Amino acid sequence: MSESHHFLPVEDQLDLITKGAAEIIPLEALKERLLQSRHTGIPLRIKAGFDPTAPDLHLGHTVLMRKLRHFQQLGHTVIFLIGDSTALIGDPTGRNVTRKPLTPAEIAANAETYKQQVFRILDESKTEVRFNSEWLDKLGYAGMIHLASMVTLSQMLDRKDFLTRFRAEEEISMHELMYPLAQGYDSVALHADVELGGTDQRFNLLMGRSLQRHFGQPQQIILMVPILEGLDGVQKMSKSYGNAIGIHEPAPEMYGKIMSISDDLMWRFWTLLTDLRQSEIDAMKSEVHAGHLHPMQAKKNLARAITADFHSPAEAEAAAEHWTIQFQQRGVAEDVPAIEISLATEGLIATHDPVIGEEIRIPKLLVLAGLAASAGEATRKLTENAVSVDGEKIAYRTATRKDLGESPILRLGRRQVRITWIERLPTP
RNA sequence: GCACAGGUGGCCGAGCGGUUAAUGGCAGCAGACUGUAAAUCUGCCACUCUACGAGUUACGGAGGUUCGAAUCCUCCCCUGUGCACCA
Repeated sequence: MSESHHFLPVEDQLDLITKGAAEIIPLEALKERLLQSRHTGIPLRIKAGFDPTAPDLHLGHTVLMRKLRHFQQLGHTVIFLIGDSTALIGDPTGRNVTRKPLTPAEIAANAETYKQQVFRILDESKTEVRFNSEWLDKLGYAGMIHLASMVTLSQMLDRKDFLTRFRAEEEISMHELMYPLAQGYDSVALHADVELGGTDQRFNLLMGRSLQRHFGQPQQIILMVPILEGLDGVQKMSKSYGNAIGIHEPAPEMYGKIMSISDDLMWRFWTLLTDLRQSEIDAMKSEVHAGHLHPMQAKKNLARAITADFHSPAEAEAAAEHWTIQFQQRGVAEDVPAIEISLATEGLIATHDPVIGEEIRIPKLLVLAGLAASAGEATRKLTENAVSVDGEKIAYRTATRKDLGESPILRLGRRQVRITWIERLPTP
């Protein structure tokens, strides 16, 4: 194999690279650099940085990972940069005004977890893992000042987040302004050809280009991937918004969450979370529009595909069946989560009638089962006709143990649990 | 440091001495409807209890005035702006 055929033709590479990409700046430069690397046989250096602050990856993160994998598949070098030093700042998001710094021990632990999760998607042997403390720590005071001299305050205020907070008269700490600089300097230190990031990273990514120019380097190309919306379809997927699907979630849960997204969002998921070609997705979409394919079926296929990706086809299949029974047919699923409830729990038993036995307080039981946050809420749900035992709606507040049975299935809304009674602990 | 404007339930935001856990919006939960959803409509949305009733906490923190305060006063903490400081 000759060197010039080491890489696919540029157009072929672009086909994969641009799929699902929100924006590439500048696209022409990318073409040129791909061409150049094909001639020289030297792979491009693809950089992506990560804060070791969120060790629990969700599907939103995997959009970027997937794109990195595409570059790997094309033979380029992916640099997985762990921002252990920038984590001391925490990228200012505006939502969290300032993040509290993590301890070095926490950062190290998070970074390790991060690596383990990431290599479910990326090819470890083709990935260069780096930490930015490697060069940021060496920068020193003089280095920081030198860096800071390259950017003006009004340039910083070009960043929408800073400007918004500035105008809204919210606080902006000095150290937050250092974050874009540090991230940009990472690109200098790594001689990055391409940097990947979410569209929310635009400013920081551009900073890399700007600083590289100051340092006399070729400017990196920026590839931005869209920010994936969460389950609500509006806000970005984020653990702190509670609208995320974690890659470690059990198959049934992952499947169910995907089924709960809106039809519109489904198409974005298809594009960003599967390896199907865009042309195939478009074809499927027109089939749905034409009425040949039921949207729910399309969504089931999606849920199964993604679930299989992070678990196994068999587990995805089981999750699909489970979902159909539980939600579509409102039935009792096979593997309802079970919970043990001790009859000795304070306040659970209302009365002890010698004839009918223990009378159990339902609101208390719902709280213990994790279906309600408080007894007050549970009581309200009872009056809302939202509670059922073994498929029968109930509205009364107490029930005898005999009425409930040995292992009743308690349901509030879409969630259900199986109760197993535990006798009171033997009294000493 | 000084002055001014602010700190209200998960978030935003009314209320500025007197029914009422506190208008409204968003988010959330449940019911109906559906194709699981989404959209729409309806209800709920501080906690506890021996529940169509009772009690306990709540409006940055601590005191105070008052029959009665989220609403008035004092001190403290926090945020923003201006001035000053520093250049």
